[in-house]
Amino acid sequence: MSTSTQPARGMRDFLPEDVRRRAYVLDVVTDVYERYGFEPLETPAVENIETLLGKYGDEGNRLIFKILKRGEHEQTGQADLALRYDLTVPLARVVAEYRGTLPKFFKRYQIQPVWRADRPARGRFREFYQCDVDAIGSTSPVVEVEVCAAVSDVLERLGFGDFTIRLNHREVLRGLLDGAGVPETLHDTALVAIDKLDKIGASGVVEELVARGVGPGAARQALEAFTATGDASNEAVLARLSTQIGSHASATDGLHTLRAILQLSQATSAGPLLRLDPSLARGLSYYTGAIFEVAVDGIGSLGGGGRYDNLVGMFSSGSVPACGFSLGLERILVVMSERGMFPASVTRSSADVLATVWNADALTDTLALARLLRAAGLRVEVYPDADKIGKQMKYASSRGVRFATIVGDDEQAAGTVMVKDLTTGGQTPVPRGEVAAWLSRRLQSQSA
RNA sequence: GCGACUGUAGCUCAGGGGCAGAGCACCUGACUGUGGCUCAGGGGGUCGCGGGUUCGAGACCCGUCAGUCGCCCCA
Repeated sequence: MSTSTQPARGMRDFLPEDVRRRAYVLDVVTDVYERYGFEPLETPAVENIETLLGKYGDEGNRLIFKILKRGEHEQTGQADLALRYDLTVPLARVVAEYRGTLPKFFKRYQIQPVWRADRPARGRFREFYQCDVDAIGSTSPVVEVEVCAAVSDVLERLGFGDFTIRLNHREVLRGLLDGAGVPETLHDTALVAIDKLDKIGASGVVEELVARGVGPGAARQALEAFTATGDASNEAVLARLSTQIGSHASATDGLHTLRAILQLSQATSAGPLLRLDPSLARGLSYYTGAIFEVAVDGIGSLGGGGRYDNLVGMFSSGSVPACGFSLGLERILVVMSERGMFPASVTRSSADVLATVWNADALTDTLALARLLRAAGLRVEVYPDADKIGKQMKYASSRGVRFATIVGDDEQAAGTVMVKDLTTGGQTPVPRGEVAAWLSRRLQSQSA
């Protein structure tokens, strides 16, 4: 079997039903984001490669889709452009470029595809959409809270009832690692191991830490600092972290921030959903403060985010505070499909009515009838050939269209349209002037 | 990037050296003004690709590409 018609590896075609599902979710996402005062932004699919390199850590550099130099440089294998890897770095570039003209607090949402040269897996692709919200220009924990609240609203509107937002802070993590005696050069690699706690267990994390160069004693101590024992309430975790951190200055600041976020969030939809989780690390290296990840029970991450106060500064002088959240559209769609969470209106058929064509001479009349119905807001598909009526009915049935119109010799003479309801099999002659209203009424009563 | 498994009709898969198959889907008819159900018939294949072994390869061997699942990493 030829494989040449398959899309490129990790890429997907979206057939009509797929597009409807995606559009439904994106409608909800944009509506919620707009309500929080975020404005839309779009950036190019392609960035200069220097814009992206060094922003995502070593693993990130490897996964960037690079575009080779064109023309005479083609043979060198050198890349000067790359496909967008996420939406956060392009945002930082935009902020640096248009700093003078953007509002003091620039709140933007961005829903576009990103590309990663990763190995495709279930719910994971090389081209996928992210739905980002970010707020630039404020260090206030209000930003963290609003961003989490927006994400909570989105998931609730989509019908998710069993998700939590895990919350942690990069400086608290560093403080805990310092306290355990893990050298600073090993912090990043240690966090990757600790992030796997719920996957490989406590002993697995210790093994992994040692494998990554952390001394056995420090590894054990670090694990102890991160492992939640006993009371897992936010209050209890805060208290425990406070004693573990002691007088560590930056970690104490981080803890204050976490406390503020938890307190402020009580006034928002995110309040009951935030769970302080010391083992949350997150991969991207540009986070500097609070970090969060939204997870559905038994499924895993639907998205994440955090504060990155130094990223914009990598494109211009001076630091510009920033914080945001990114929802993974594909993960959301996978879970919603598995759970049958789409409303019937999303999976409905392409048309309300199929206008059958009696014979070649009736084509004009069929088109005129379709126009009449469309003007009334109905979705009408015209059968293009004068096939046998049975064949046209079969087509209507296979397309899931509810009504079919037939204008044969008898109807033509009587000035009526025969309307067949495919769901019941019954049919009714309706005066031509009343067909549109008649059909609209039936369709409305059904969908209501 | 590393390891394991799988590539045969549009889809799901059987066949493991001797004529290329089944179910579903599709098309035609039974049904000259009507879909679903039933019955009868029909079309459809570079057996992923390249090489090798053999009188003979879909099957065995080597390579390659693609897919799936772990590892790694991530949304």
